[in-house]
Amino acid sequence: MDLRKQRLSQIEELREKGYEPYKYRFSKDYNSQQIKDLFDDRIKAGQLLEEMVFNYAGRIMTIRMHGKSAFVDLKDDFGRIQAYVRLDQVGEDRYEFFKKYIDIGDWMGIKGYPFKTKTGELTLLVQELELLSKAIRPLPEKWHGLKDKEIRYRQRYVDMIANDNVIITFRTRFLVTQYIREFLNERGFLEVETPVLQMIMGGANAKPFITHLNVYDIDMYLRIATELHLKRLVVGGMEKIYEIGKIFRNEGVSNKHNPEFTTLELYQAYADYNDIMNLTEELLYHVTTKIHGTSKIKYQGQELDFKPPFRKVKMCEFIKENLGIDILESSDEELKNFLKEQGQFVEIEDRYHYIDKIWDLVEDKIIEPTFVIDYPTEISPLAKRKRDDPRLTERFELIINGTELANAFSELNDPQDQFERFKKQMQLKELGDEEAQTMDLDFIRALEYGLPPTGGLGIGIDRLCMLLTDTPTIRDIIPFPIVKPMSFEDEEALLRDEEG
RNA sequence: GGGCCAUUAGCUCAGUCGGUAGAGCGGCUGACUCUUAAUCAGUAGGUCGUGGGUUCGAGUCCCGCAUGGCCCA
Repeated sequence: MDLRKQRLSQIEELREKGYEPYKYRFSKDYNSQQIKDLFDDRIKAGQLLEEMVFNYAGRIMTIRMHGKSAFVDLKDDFGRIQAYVRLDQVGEDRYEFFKKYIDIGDWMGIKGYPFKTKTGELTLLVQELELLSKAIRPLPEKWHGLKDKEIRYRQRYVDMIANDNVIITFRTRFLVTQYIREFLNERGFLEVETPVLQMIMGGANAKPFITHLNVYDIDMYLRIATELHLKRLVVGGMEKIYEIGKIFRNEGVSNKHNPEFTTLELYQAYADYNDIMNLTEELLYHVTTKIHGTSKIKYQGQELDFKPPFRKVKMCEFIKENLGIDILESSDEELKNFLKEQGQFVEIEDRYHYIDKIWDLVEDKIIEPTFVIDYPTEISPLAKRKRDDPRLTERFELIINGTELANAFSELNDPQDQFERFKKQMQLKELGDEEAQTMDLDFIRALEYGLPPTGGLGIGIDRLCMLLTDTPTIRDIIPFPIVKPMSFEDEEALLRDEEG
């Protein structure tokens, strides 16, 4: 790694001359987007705006040397701005300093006038320049960027530097949660936090991560959902609440799954699932139009429209139409035989898994945003029974592009019914279902104090962001996705590298 | 878990029939005051992922392992 040694000796030289290559601060006046917004329309090609001088800073992406002048592209989190460094503008000493000690990858701060080149590109004519931070590792190739997916995920910071779209995608991702908060706060919801470390895992059917609490010498779980604690807060009297946070499921890694991911869960007292459907439509419409300026988006070539109202289909009817089987009227035996005919098998022999598997066969037929409503009670252990049919629950999932984006129900607030549902889940656990829910007696006790009629909603934030940024894999929307650890030998090789 | 593919310079990639390694970018030296994949001249840079095997000889063929990707369950 020659380049690293060269840069290290540059740092040494600079310090000998009394110049600190890692600065403490810089007063940046505008970001690259603001500069474009301010001046793009005001300046003509070849024109200089002498009454304006201001500070800008960013990372040097390219340097085009022309002897006594140079063009430099400075990248910040909104884009790139070109700067023009000229000997006759910065003086001989500074120009020599620039040539000798400033390289691609470094952070540089400048003071300059906005102008437009002959070719019409908005540029800053540099008057003063400072090296803000020295980079001592080489950047990936400027034209092709960084393609190696292993490096892209393991060293995301390099990916972000090399591929301009990455930072844009992450900006959008974090804007999505900002707009969700904006929308909910405006409607009187309060953002709350519930424990990540839990004694009893609940609120979903999933395998947990287990950790250990030394002080009580007990195992604890990382939460697989925020549901049961949020409902306890509603029991306690908080009527409109939400939580945006990480949950953890010890399951596979795929294009749609990362072991830790982000969800929004919200609860609204006195609401039923119809109210929550309306809220969901409005929320998604709000976020989509905020991000894209329109409710219509394109995802992997597929046109999707988030304009309410979304299509509604009844879960059992949809299955009947597509597969010809009435899951409500079929016995366990008939469901099992049907799956067998389809070439499908389930590990756990139970109605819950039969229905779950049958639903899997048709889920990907739904493309445009669609509320699938009224799920069977067996597969909805936390949802309230439908008011005119106890075999069903008042539950919906929002399916988009064949994938579950949201899950919601009129919350089950009858403690006796909830107790029976938990008992059924415990039976599944005894059959070997590791993902079955656990009896949570404290939650039952909470319900016995009275949960008001309540509507609840959960949204997978990562999947929503995938849709809104046209990203095909979840790893590209999570800044630091799970990767396998490096081998001891590889780590060692890297360490030797550091010493060189 | 199964199948297929990939791993060569810091990065993006070539490498023919098995005969001791190539380009572009980046780096370094030099020229150049409106370029934008700047241009021009020169130059340095490699344990070919890893461990075995076949062979007189392996980046290339065979087997194992690691990591990644794609598809399937």
